[in-house]
Amino acid sequence: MKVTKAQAQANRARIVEIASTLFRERGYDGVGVADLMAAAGFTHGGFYKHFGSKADLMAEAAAWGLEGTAARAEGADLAAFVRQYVSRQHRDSPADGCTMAALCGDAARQSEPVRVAFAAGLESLLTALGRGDDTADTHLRRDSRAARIDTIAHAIGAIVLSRACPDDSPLADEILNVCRSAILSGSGAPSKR
Amino acid sequence: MKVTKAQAQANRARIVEIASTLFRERGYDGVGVADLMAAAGFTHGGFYKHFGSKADLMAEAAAWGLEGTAARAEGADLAAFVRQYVSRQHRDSPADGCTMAALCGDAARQSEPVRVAFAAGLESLLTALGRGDDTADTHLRRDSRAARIDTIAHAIGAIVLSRACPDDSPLADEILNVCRSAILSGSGAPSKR
DNA sequence: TGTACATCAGTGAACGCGCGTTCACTGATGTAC
DNA sequence: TGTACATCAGTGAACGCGCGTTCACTGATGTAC
Repeated sequence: MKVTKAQAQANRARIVEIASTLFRERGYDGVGVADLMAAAGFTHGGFYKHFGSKADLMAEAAAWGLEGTAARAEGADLAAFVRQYVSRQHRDSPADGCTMAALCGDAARQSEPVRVAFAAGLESLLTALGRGDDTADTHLRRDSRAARIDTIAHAIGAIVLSRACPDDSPLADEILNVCRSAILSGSGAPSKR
Repeated sequence: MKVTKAQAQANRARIVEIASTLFRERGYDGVGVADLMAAAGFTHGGFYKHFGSKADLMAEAAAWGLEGTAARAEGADLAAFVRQYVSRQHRDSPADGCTMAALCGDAARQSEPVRVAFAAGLESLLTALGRGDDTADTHLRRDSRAARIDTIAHAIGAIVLSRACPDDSPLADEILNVCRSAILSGSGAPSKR
């Protein structure tokens, strides 16, 4: 039928956004091109007018999702970030949660562009979380970057491990509680601000 | 052709072992029944003489792999465990590494039996690592369990996040180094022994 | 111990199905005059 | 501003392919006599 240039651009953005959500929920292999396009309200054939391949979209959707996490963390307090990240709510709704937590494991087996997007996304998150850190002391700042990396990895480990347990498993909640306490009382938070 | 009962049993065990390795390397969706059987030296048809479905094998292979990790950690010092776990060597060879680190993300989207196997495997690992803890004080022991859970989640987070980065990315190594130091100097290790 | 028969691990062709991708087509949009 | 034509986002049938699973078959093993 064709459609306004602006409409086509909006449709493309919509596909990336929905892909990002569905991938987080079901994994890269759990979402087909046809599924995806249907969820966006289109038929599958038009997909290749926007993207070269499913793999291309995967990289783009990862970048988009990770930017979102970084944007939401912009200038946030590291402790506040951890409290909402290492929570039952986040664990139980991967579809609107962190792309890293949901797709790290999948990403490890994907093509270079996807992994590049993950590394870039992590850097963005580190920068966003560091924006609250206004000390001018270079040495302290470098320590702070390490603390942020450590905290993010720790928080991701908690979510990923908790999600691997059966639904309503006491162990799943125990992991979350133990890790949240440990991160908040540990070396990660105090070294900031 | 038929084969000795003992031989059939050995063949079955071989399939589980190879499945565990291949799944860790390529993920559950990355390994087909035919791939698997060929790697074990059989044709695909015989698969269903041993297992009800691919999903059944997935659960069994997960249990087998996780038992292996627990067995290797039996009575080990938590710090020693962390040093070999949060290493480039472990990160770069998922096929013979920890099943949890390799398949946590996949497990979250699999059937209940797989997730039950993961939870049971984590409990085994906690017990195995706790065997070195010979204090009789219940309160300290409970803290110790929490410390072990926290350390495992932290270590898994480090590996999983590092694996999501491009090969030879400085960030991938930075994650490993930062997390290893943090875990070894943090609250996890000292609270033990 | 020797013979006859049932068992069943392993074979390989075949199944239905869903996947990613291609393609001829449609028709509103955008452009040239 | 109005007309003629090119463009191209979106459609839906079709493609080859690999997947998990089934099935009739084979023949050595295990068992009953």
